[in-house]
Amino acid sequence: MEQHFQKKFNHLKELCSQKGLRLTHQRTEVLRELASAKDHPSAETLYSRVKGRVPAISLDTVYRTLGTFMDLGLAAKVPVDGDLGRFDGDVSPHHHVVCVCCGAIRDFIWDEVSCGELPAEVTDWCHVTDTQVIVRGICRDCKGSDS
Amino acid sequence: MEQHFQKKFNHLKELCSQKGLRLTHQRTEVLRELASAKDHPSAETLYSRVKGRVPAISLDTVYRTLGTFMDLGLAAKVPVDGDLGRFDGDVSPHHHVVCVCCGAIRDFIWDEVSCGELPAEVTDWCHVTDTQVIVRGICRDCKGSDS
DNA sequence: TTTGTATTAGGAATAATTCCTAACAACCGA
DNA sequence: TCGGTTGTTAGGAATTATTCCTAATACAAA
Repeated sequence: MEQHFQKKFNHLKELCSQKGLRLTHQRTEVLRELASAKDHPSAETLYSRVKGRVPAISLDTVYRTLGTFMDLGLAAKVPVDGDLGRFDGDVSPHHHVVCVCCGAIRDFIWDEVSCGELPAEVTDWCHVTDTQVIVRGICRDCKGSDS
Repeated sequence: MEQHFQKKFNHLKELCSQKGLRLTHQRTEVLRELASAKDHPSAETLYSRVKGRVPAISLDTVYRTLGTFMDLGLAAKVPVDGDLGRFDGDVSPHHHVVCVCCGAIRDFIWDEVSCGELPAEVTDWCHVTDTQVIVRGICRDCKGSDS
């Protein structure tokens, strides 16, 4: 996963020089945390993690950086509702399952969907940029400890 | 669509008496507006529409009522991000396309997905309650008037 | 280095949603 | 029909995720 970061870092470096953006310490460290995270962290969660490496970083910077990454195509927001937005450093096509009880999010692949063709009524109406399945349910951990 | 409301109204009536909830004017009118809406309105939008019939209704009541409807299975929140939550009075299985530019949302059916089986890694991890596809893109109207 | 300018920290501002409480109105039974 | 009980509402205050503002900072090109 370190090499995973390296790849993303090189991508960020390239995009920054292309777009006249600066490769700051904050951007690098937010990218590092996001690339190694497997739990689709919120901005707040990412903030507390990055603080370990960049103690003076502000929450606003984390939000701003995530926004920049989304513009650059390096990150995505997971379309689940909840108080906090959840972010994903993996922008390759995949789907999400979310536990409506604890908020845990897991990735999954579903080839039949990914490779299937959208109905014409969709592609007629708009130029599609992203297609994903959202599954909601109650995970095993929450199922056991029902309140 | 009036008969559509009638069906939902009867359902609401039944659920209310089952759960000891009261069939208030506000609940009835919010349901009527939601049942006839085809644009997946926000709470704010619904509020201004219902005001035509119930001038004194408060925004809080609309939010509270939508929450109640979701608990009762009469409404659902569309999992798209944006400043305002978007609500759907149609709880039958279907998918959504959203224009990331203007926020328009359209329903669609995709039988291959609806009838397909989720990968085991998903059903092993949680008890699934809802599966839907979210398509994001730019609609024709926005494509034309690009800024 | 030096300099120009994008970026940041930190706190203030914004805004969607929820909370609080007194007044209200369904619904039950008489 | 008429009260009484109690769930519900209106309205404004409170909460909180996210964004805005501005002086200070630090990339990166020369």
